[in-house]
Amino acid sequence: MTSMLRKPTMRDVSRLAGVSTMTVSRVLADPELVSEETRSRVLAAIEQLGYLPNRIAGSLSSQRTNFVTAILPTLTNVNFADTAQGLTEALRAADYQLLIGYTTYRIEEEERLIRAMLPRRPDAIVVAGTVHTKAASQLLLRADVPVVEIWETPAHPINHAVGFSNYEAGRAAARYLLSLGHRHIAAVGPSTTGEARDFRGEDRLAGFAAVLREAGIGGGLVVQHGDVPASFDHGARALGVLLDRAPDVEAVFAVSDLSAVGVLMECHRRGIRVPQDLSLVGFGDFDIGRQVVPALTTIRVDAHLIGQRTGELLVTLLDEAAAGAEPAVVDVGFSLVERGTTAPAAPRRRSRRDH
Amino acid sequence: MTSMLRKPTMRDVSRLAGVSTMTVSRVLADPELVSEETRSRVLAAIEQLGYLPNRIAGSLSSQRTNFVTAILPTLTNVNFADTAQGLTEALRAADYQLLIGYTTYRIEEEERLIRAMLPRRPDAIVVAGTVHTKAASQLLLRADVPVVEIWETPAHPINHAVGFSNYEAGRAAARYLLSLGHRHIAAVGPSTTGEARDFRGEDRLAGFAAVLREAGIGGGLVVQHGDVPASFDHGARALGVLLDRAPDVEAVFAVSDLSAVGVLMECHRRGIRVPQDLSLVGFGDFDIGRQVVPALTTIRVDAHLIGQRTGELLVTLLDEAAAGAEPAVVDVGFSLVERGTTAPAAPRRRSRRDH
DNA sequence: TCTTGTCTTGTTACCGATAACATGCATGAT
DNA sequence: ATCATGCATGTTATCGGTAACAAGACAAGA
Repeated sequence: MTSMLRKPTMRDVSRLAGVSTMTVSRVLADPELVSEETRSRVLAAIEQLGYLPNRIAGSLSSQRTNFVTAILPTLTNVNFADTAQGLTEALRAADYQLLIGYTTYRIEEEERLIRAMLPRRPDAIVVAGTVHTKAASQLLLRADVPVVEIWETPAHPINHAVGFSNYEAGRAAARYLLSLGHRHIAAVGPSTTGEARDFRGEDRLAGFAAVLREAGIGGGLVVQHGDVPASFDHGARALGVLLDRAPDVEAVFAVSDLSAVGVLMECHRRGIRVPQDLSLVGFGDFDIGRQVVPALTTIRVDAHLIGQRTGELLVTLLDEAAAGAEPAVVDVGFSLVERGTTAPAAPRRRSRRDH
Repeated sequence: MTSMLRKPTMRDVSRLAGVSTMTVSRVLADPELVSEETRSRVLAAIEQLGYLPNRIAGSLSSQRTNFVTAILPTLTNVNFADTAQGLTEALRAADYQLLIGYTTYRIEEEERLIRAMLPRRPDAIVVAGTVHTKAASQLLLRADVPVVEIWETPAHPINHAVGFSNYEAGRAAARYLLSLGHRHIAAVGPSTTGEARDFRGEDRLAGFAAVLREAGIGGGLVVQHGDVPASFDHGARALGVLLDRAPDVEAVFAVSDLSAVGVLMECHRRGIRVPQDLSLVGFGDFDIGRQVVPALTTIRVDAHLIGQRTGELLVTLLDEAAAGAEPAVVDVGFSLVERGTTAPAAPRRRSRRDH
């Protein structure tokens, strides 16, 4: 808070060093363009004055802010926090600063954020998801900067995309549970009627249900209940609802590891043995899933990698050379990690129903 | 990516509406200064052109960016994510945008971040913690904008502060375990020798140890092991180390709920009953602590509130009126939440040692 | 010697807004 | 009718850099 009369400007540095401001600018942006001797004189002046460049002015002049806007559903979900972290790391090297906004899973809020961010003139925009309001899509299309949709691999991206197929992830979960011999299979996820929506989660459940239908055992046993985002609590309560509706359920896919852990803890409380009485698959491979007992079988997605790849893509794209680059869609994939909460259907399991 | 010839500027809007740019500027910044009729003409022109103001130019001219820099240890810790979210919410109303950086618990990285952020000319700076490199402290002092240190209540803040006393939180944990009748009491936290340091956690452990020493039972049984930040894994491994050194331990305080849950899960795996064989207290009141069985006794801190209060403080401070405001230190406090992982010391416990 | 190219530095003209001050006009009090 | 007052709008001068082009000095090649 120590107040000088005025912050030193490049002008002040240039006078002290006896050069033009352009030379000072070069020392900071492209040191090798300036002779050894001049450079050290300028650096000494910078040091002496405690000069800090003003990047606002620089951005206005150069028409480049080195800002990248990232719009995510929330920060309080490790997956998205990981993505943000990966993105930051990849961009940091190229001196980009992230402008993070979060929507709490509302596309109206996403639109509001885009409107608020565009006047800051970001050099690129990253948004989670492919479902946007009409106005938001228009804004993104006309923004005249690269746009990357992440956490999905859309058939028709606005521009670029980095993610994986949530639908296929859901299908993989269903196929796996079928392969274990289960037939009474259910899924739990949050409600799809509120203002907040987890479209990626809905996609996973859709893929899951599709496989069950294809297997001829009906895909209808999907409990959608409680607010987005799914939480530990959500899982715990969803299990209650599920057991009311289908006491003989043998296997459950939860839309998120958080829900899954909630389900697991509720099973502990109710004396339902996992995996003997119930097989359980989560999604996301959260840390906690590895620590619970038994450890959670889940679908692993490398959230950090999504951020990192996105950052790398942008660094390439924003490098002047790559002016007319083709839209890219990067699929980082997913994998099913078998751990302790799933087991083959066993005849003895029937005893619970016969009881 | 649709490229117009050139983005419309305020100049274009003013021409179309037949007014000066100043009038357009007023319509956007202070609508009531402009007559009803002119205003609607200007708004129509803005609409027609799809004009988006350029805040870079605006910032340069007004010498106000409406950026607030927030430097946190990490985003992948729910507590700090909550703080960031609270901060964002409180600032959003006043149209501030957060520039988030994270240090991975390294003060050298903090210094680097401060250097990188200052040229963006934030209107205020928020940093987690009170331990900074000497250069970083200098930079903050001379930044000529409000600085808020959060997550602690320092005796000598650089400027403002919003947080609580970690030392007292540690003392509270120790007093509580003593009050239950425990005497073989230990604490676990991450190492203090690496480059990454959790100074707030260290403070808590210091307070904890101090109480034990005052009670005459030695404060030395503090296991500091593993990298910062403490994780589930950390807790699991720390318990192993602890049991090697003190098989008769009755009660454990973990610097973080993440460690605590790790300890708890490791107890499950080893067949140690909690709370019958071991009382366990965590810190942070993470969601997961409420879901594990038994639910975790912990010290609750309202991380979201820290962010919110910080945001509110800044909005007040940055409101021109409050030019020469006094440095403020806001203590949001903490509270001990008794749940299932703690129980009074019972004579039968001794059997484990006698065995 | 003249040409050409490289290296280094400077000059000029913005980038797109806003602060501060100025102006013109209608209103109502005197 | 006169003038202070307030409202609506315009004018001028930056804010602090950088792009693009220009120019001078010197070395190497013809």
